[in-house]
Amino acid sequence: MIESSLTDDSEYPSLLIVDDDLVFCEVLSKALTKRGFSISCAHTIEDALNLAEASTPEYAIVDLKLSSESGLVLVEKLRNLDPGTRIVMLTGYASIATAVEAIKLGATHYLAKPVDADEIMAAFERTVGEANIPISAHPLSVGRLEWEYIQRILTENDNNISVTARILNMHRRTLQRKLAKRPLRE
Amino acid sequence: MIESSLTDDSEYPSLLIVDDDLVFCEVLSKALTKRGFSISCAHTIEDALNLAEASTPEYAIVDLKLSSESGLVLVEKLRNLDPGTRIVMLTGYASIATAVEAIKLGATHYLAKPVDADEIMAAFERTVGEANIPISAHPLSVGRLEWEYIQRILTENDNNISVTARILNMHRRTLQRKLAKRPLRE
DNA sequence: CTCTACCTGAGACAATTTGTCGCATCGCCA
DNA sequence: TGGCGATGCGACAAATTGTCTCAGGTAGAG
Repeated sequence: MIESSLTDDSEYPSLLIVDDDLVFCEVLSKALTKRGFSISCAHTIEDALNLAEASTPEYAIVDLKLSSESGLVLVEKLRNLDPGTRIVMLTGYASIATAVEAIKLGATHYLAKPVDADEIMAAFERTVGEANIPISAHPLSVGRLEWEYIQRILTENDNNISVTARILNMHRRTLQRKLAKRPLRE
Repeated sequence: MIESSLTDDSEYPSLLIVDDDLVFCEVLSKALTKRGFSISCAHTIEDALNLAEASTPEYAIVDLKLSSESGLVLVEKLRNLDPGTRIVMLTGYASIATAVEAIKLGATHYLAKPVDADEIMAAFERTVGEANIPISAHPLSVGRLEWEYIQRILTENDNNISVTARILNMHRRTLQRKLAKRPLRE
């Protein structure tokens, strides 16, 4: 689908990333550019809407938690602009309730961070029912996923091990031990 | 086929409960009868379909885990019989991945057991948009994150446990055991 | 029909990893 | 200086995994 067709203005499918985490946008942007998308980024709902109104993107990646407002309203608006837009909702604070809402509002899929670009790709392809294209890549191993997640919560909490352990509902001693090990590669 | 129960002697809205837990069916049945529904129960997908084909219910409560098959296929079929049916999916093994799938297949809502009759009622009424969903304050626990991740990979792979275990680089036996446990609450 | 190749649920037992406690240090701060 | 919370680490029991092994079940090939 990389070169699905000779579309109107661009040879690459347009993809809008909306997330208030600048670093995350940056990284994702690079990874997806490499995969053949024409990327644009926005960090607020307003910016996102302006961009979308100027030219509606074919794909969109929206973070659930955008400053004050919820990314859910953006999903709805993008959908109204163009029902054909494929939207993946992304969030670091996943919950079933918001997932249900997101899908009802028209999101194509809903993923919890951390995710990698391949998983997002897979989410776009995904259709209801079954039959997915060969899920090519190697998703992160559970160990790796855990590591990344812990690191995120840890930095969000000023590297306070005790607090992080409480939030993650795990014992401080255990967290210590996990941190002592090096991040498994793969 | 849009409407039913024209000549049916029942003046109450019909509601089909599908769950392989007999006790659960019994309890729920009583509670909902008291609330003014005309209840029928099924414990397998086949029974459920037979009942639904005989007279399509206006409401349905479907358990995700029905013996071997997934309740998801039933949701789809009920939907095909009558797109107006309001379906609530219920499960003791809730995950974002299955919630997403259920909603895409046309479920009205998705709830995690344990639930009480009032919650189910509310779920039937519910429409998109208005819900005041608190964007969860706290991140998932590592255990929960792992559960969600496993569920996701699992549904992406057609619920094939062996394949999922290989992809996740974990032993099949271990995956079996993890799946046997309920997702941790919180 | 039989054989093959997988997938699945489960029991058993050892190898590891966690859960818990306890204790000694430190940095902060009133 | 005492109270409070964070941190590193030893030790031992409790719980979880890694492995192996069986015994079905199913779908396709020959």
